[in-house]
Amino acid sequence: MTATIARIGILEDDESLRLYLEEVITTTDGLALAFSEGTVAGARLASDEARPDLCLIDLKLPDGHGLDFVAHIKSTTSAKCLILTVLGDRTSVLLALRAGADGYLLKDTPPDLLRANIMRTLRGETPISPQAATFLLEMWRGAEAATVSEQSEDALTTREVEVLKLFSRGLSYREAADTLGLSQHTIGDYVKSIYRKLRVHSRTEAIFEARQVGLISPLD
Amino acid sequence: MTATIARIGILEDDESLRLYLEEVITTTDGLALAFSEGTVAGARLASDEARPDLCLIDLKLPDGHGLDFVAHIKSTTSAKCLILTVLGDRTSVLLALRAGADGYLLKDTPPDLLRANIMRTLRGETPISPQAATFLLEMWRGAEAATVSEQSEDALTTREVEVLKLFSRGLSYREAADTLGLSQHTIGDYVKSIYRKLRVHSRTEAIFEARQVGLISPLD
DNA sequence: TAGGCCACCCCATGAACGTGGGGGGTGGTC
DNA sequence: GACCACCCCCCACGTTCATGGGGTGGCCTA
Repeated sequence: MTATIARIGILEDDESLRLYLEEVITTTDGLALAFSEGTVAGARLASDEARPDLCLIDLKLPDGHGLDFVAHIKSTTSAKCLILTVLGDRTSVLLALRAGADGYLLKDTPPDLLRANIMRTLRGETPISPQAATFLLEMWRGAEAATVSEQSEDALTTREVEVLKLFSRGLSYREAADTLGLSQHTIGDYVKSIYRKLRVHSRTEAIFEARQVGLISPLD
Repeated sequence: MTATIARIGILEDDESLRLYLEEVITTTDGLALAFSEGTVAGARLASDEARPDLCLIDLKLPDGHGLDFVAHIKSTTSAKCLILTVLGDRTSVLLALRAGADGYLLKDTPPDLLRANIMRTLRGETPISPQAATFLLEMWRGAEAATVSEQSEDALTTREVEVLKLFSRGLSYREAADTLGLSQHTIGDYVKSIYRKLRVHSRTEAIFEARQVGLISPLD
């Protein structure tokens, strides 16, 4: 952020792609090349020197994994990390984002879009390729879907889930009872049952547990 | 999926934008216009007839909210829903995705990208504008950072947030106190402060509120 | 140096919650 | 008809929570 020129680092082992990326960077206004390496080790050293504002990072490298470099970057600088890879599988995507990546693009991203996404990342947005976003979204809404299902035998009844959802929205016994048109005692009964099935002893535990299992989802 | 031609429905109240969208659809190979409406009610009727494969949906409509239509689509057909709106705020994005939207694009999306994203959605991918993806990602991995700043004046202190997170994981006063190496009384003090700032009167309310605002995130 | 915000500690009281019991009623299955 | 699962109601007891007070010491900024 020294000036209006953002310094970009590249970590990509494929020779031709690396050259191509360099080309894109150097021919774009507002971007400058900070470093360009083909190995994790090299990039690590280079980034300590060059202090990039953003790094384009491949995942599969000869001497390690791109995420190792992401971790290094994130722990030593405030630079952005944009994953640029052929690996479009669920695990790669999720791991990368979890590791702190600021965006995840597949290598077939056209040059224009690449430029645009670099700019966006620098502005604090989060470019994610549609394919990758699918996984993210999956995880977020109904993680239960992916994770198969399994889980303990005692599933909550619809009524119990209803009560739990009300609780998770902050309602009290009294309020939940009114909302469902029940007596407080009945709410209490459901609570007992819920706690027993979930093996917990308080509403926050129950909510936490239910959320973990995907019984209720965020915002519920 | 009848042939290789995908039937597209449009729900958009802005006259000129609607015409523009129609234009894009009809001039694209592989796409055909199923219907084009400016109201939720109209779209509902039209979609029952026209059986679209994918719908472009605006959120703010004269007679209701685009999400109502999403719900209708999702419950009656297997058509994809692509949100196309000017509303780029966190709540809109999350609600839309939660409602079942298959993608979320802002209206400033250029025509080429729009075409591409329609195709992608049809293929089962999830196009999400970088801006929107930011929220999604935030929600997912707890990085409540970014989001600019703004927000109400009474921000929670780090300690208060810590306590709140422990609560959200189901801990009691006692347990939270032990975890943080504090006395129960101190926990109680933070609780008071938290409730005051968040204007709530119970821990589940506080957790709910904090989650809404993005103070704490799912998984926390 | 006073005034503010923060972290931390303590006490007390009433309301809300958790959990043990006791009943009802429907609707299904062996 | 006996046996479940689910839905609903009630009582009572002990615990936890919510909320009002009362403090201390540190740091920072006016």
